[in-house]
Amino acid sequence: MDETAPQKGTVTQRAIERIKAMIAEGRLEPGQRLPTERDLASQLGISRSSMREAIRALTVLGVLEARHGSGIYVTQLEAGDLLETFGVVADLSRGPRLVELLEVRRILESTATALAAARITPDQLAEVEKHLTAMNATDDPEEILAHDLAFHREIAMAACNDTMAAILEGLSSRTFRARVWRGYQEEGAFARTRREHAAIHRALLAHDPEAARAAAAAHVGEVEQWLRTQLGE
Amino acid sequence: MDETAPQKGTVTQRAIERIKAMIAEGRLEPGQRLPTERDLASQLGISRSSMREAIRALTVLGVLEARHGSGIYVTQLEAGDLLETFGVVADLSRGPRLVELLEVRRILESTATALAAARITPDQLAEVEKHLTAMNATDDPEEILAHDLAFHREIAMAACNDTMAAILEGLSSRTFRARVWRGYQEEGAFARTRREHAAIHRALLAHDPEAARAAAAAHVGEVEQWLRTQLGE
DNA sequence: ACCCCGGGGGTGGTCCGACCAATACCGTCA
DNA sequence: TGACGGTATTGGTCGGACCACCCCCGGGGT
Repeated sequence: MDETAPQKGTVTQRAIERIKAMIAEGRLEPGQRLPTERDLASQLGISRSSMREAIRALTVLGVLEARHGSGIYVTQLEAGDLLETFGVVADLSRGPRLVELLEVRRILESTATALAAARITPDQLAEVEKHLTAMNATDDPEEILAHDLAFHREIAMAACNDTMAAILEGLSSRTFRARVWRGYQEEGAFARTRREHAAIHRALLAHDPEAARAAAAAHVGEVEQWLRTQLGE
Repeated sequence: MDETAPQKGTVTQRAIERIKAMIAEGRLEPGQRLPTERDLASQLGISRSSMREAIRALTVLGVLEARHGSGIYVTQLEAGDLLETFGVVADLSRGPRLVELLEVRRILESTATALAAARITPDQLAEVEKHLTAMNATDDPEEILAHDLAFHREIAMAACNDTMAAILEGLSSRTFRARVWRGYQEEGAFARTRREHAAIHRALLAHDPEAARAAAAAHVGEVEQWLRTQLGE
C-alpha cells in the first residue's frame, strides 16, 4: 500500500515533531500565526483532540502560545521562553540532585559574575546597588529573597548572555530558593550573606573579573557546602 | 459562594500545577502509578480531554510516562528525564543564540572535564580511549560525529554530576552538532579536532585538572570562534 | 504440581460532535 | 469621522464512543 504513514509512536507525538520541524526549517517564523486547530488537524490527518494535545505540549515547552479567540502563534523563541521549563527541574529535585544543581549554578554564576564585572554599565550597576541596599534595609525574609533574586538576575543580565541568564533564572526559581534558603538563613547566615554580596558588589565596582568570579563562587559554594552537610546527616 | 475554585488560567493549566504540586509535596513518588485518566479527571472535576492534555504536557516535560494499556507513572525524576527537553532549545536556536549556547557549553564542559581528570576511573578512561581511537579510524562523518558525542559524554559522566552531564547532553544534541559541525568540519578542521581531543585525553591520563580545563575550553572555544566569524559575515 | 496459552477486563490512544467564551472584524448609526 | 454593536472566527471544555494494547487469571495439557 502507500507508505505515507511511517506510523512511529502516537499521532500526537508525530504532530509535535512535525510542528517542531516546521519551525526548525524556518517554515514557521517567530511570532507568526499558525492555522487554526481545526485546519492543522485536517492537514496532518488527525483529530482536533490529538492536535490540541500536541499544541498544549509545545505551549508548555515555550514554543507556541495560544491566545483564546485569536489564534496560535510561535513565540519569539528567545532563551527566556524556551528555558522556562528549566524551573520544573529545580522544583522537582531533592536530595543529592539539589547539590548538583547548586554545583552547576556555582559554575555558571561565577563565570557570569566575572563577565559582568568586565561588561557592566553604570546604569546596570546602579540597579544592582538598589537591590543590594534594599536587601539590607529590611528584615522580612520574603522581601530579602525577592531582592536577592533580583540582585543576581541583574548581574546575570549584565553578562550579555541571555541563555546563561535564563538558565540561572531557572536554577534560582522561587520555590527552589525558598526551600533551600529557609534552612540556610535560619542558622543566622544573614550576616555572612551580606558580607558576600558586598564582596561581589565591590568586585563589580572595580571591574575586576577574577575577584568577581571568586566572590560569586564562594557565595554559592557556602550554600552548597551547607546543603552537603545537611544531607550527610 | 464557596471559594474552592480560584479560576486562574485554563483548567488544563490548573491540572498540570496540581499534579506537579502532588509530586513536589511527595504525595506522588518516582515510579509510582497514578490513578487512571478517568479517575484523575473526575477527582479534579474536569473532563478527560483536559486531563489528557495535562498529562501529555507533563509527559513531554519528562515528569510522567504513559504506558499504553498499563497506566500512567511518575518517572524516576532523574536529571536525564527532566532535562531531555533541553535539546529543544538547541534544536530551535539559530544565529547569535547558537554562540550563547556554545559559550555555556564551553564553561560547563571545561569544568566537567577538569572534574573528570581528577575523578575518572581506569574503566571509564578505557571507554574514552575506545571512542577516541574509533573516531580517528574512520572517515565517515556520521560515525565520527557519533564517537565524538560519546567521547564527551563519557567524560561528562566521569565528572560525577548527572545534572551537568544531562545539560551537556542537551547542548550537544544530535541535530545541534550536525548543524554546526557540518560547516566547521568542511573547512578541514578534522586534524585540529583530533589534536584537541588528544590533548584532552592526555590531561585525563595525567589526572591534571587544570590542563584538562584548558584543553576542553580551547576545544569548544575553537568552534565558538569559528561560528562567531560565520555569523559576522 | 507445573507450564503454557487464551480470553476478558482494564487502561491509554484516537476520534467525533457539540457547546461555551474570548476575540477580531465590519457594517451601521450618530 | 468615530463610537457602537452584532456576528463570524477561534481557542477552551465537555461527554461519549470505539480501538489497541497490556496484564492477569484461569483452564487445559503435560
